[in-house]
Amino acid sequence: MRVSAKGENGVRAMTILALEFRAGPVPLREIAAREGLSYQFLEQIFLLLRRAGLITSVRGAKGGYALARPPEEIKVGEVLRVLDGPIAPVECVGEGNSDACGRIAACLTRGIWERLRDRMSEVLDEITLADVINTPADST
Amino acid sequence: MRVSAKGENGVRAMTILALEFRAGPVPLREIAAREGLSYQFLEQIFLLLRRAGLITSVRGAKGGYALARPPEEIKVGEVLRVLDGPIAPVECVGEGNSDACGRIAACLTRGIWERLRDRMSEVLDEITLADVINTPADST
DNA sequence: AAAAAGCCGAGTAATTTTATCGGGATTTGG
DNA sequence: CCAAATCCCGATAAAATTACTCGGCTTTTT
Repeated sequence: MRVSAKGENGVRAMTILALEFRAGPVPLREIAAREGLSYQFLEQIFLLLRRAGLITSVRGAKGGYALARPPEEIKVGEVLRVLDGPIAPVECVGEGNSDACGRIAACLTRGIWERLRDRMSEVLDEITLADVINTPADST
Repeated sequence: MRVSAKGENGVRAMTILALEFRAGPVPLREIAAREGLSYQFLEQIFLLLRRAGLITSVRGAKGGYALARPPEEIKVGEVLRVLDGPIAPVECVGEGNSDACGRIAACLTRGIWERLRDRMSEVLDEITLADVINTPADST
């Protein structure tokens, strides 16, 4: 029941872009160095994020990536959906998908996964990147 | 962000044991046939569930498996923890584990995963097998 | 004794995820 | 105009995980 490394690192990278939001585009190499991640792996992640419209890119020297919207307007859930696909504990309860398996009535367990999915989306969609950078580390 | 096939099928199988709770031990072959699953794969699942004390087994002819406790007293979360390990969206926030990565302060994203983990556990631990077999399919 | 079950370690296959490669395309600064 | 910095991107290799199988053993009932 894990988020993928793509998802985890994507959220971290987005957090950095949120921190640097006012400073203009940040080059990938910097992020990679800062988080100790493979440049090329991050590249893949950013490709997806850009295509999904969550970040913008500037090519060439002095280029880099920046959030497409302010940190307050980007939810963690959005990032995760782009990188890991729909938030769904089992295939047959993909978001917006209420009957993929064709044996709804027979499937007593379905309700579990729907409830789980809904609560997962709920948490992830109520946290924005602004929350992430403003929350003190030990607010548990 | 998926539960494994082991987890999904394990919950299904446990649901059947819940339905048959008053009828005595159910043989694996029956469950496998009923759910269209591989007998041998189910065997592995049941081995884990039994070792974890969630089910009991009776060997020999007329044998089979049964819930170790009544359906009201077995939470879906317990089943899932046995089969899929601790409920934790990323490794560093394993349940009961508050500092594995050693860079807590630096890790702004950690709070996300903790909140997610807590809500996931919450849902899964508030649903018992009795709920699963008593909830009408379309209570959405 | 034979059939019906569960027990179990070890091993293979399939799938998914992670990561790398190699070469392009743009932009800036000298 | 050239060189360096940077993003673009399809393809593919490597690694990890997960799913599943095998084979043989033990226990209980009839």
